[in-house]
Amino acid sequence: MNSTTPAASSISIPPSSMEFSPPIDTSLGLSINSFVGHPPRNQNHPVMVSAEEFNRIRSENRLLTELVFTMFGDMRTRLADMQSPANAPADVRKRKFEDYQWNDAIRIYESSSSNNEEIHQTLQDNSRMKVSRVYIRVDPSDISLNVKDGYHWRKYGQKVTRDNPSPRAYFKCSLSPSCPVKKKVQRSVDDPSVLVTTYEGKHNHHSPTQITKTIISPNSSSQGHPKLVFPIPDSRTMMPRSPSTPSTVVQPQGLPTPAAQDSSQETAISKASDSTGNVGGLLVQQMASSLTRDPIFTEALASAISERILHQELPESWP
DNA sequence: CGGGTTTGACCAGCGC
DNA sequence: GCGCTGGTCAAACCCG
Repeated sequence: MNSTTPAASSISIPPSSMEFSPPIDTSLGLSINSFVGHPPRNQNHPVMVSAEEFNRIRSENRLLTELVFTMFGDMRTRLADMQSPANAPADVRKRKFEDYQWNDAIRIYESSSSNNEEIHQTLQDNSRMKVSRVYIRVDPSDISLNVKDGYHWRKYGQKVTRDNPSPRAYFKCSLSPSCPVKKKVQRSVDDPSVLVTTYEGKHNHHSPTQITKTIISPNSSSQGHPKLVFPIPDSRTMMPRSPSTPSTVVQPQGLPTPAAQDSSQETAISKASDSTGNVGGLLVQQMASSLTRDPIFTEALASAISERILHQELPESWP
């Protein structure tokens, strides 16, 4: 954001609106780091921005709003589950235990074919993890279950599962005969345009591409800001339903990232999900408390809501 | 011909 | 024990 750049057609917006103008690195993805870190700013003077910049900000606000709404809905659902586990069906209770072992972060990437490298790199960054999940938005007309992540896979099975009409494909890494890594690919039951890929195990060989590009790095974006890293117990329901949503959500497990290490909020919340697996309510409380204590976040949320109200696109889940 | 895919069969775990 | 489900195997098949 360059507020000093003269523009032929400029729009004057108050500083409060600028709260929701996080730096964007379109090559790397959506950034919401303005939630956790802001430079000092002048509260008393409006900032001049170009119409193009204003539209960009507004577009980003929509994305952020989708994310916030979806996160809120997910947290509320899970909180309700944890408060009344007896009401949950048996399969849900079983699944919840598995899900709450996900002590990790969510990363959101921009939609582009080039993000295959990002998926690959992120998986490499988190090579010590046992399981990671990757959500990839694909062309809905593409019926294949191929996920290009830099490795070579041999399909060894396909199964239709009970809770999803889409078949689940099973793959083994074929780059090395002894490589134990497997992956499962299945379309999301909520959004068939999203492929849910689950990786299990660790490659015992080098990757075929050896991509050196650092994706999750405080200095990796063009404007020197880290990517969003949000700790949540489970992101399966985190996919916003809007077509404008980012296409890929990588959900690695366990290993802290440089961006995460830079975030005091990330650290604080991560402590809520310790190795004992006592994640549930404490994590939700800490997340909610951490967010609501942050005036930047609340102001940004208010801005996003007002933006949404202006467009009368409140999601159904909004209370 | 070699490697990958398809698909029905088989197995193990789990709940009733 | 039985049925259901997810995961894996392996023979048949396909393709470059």
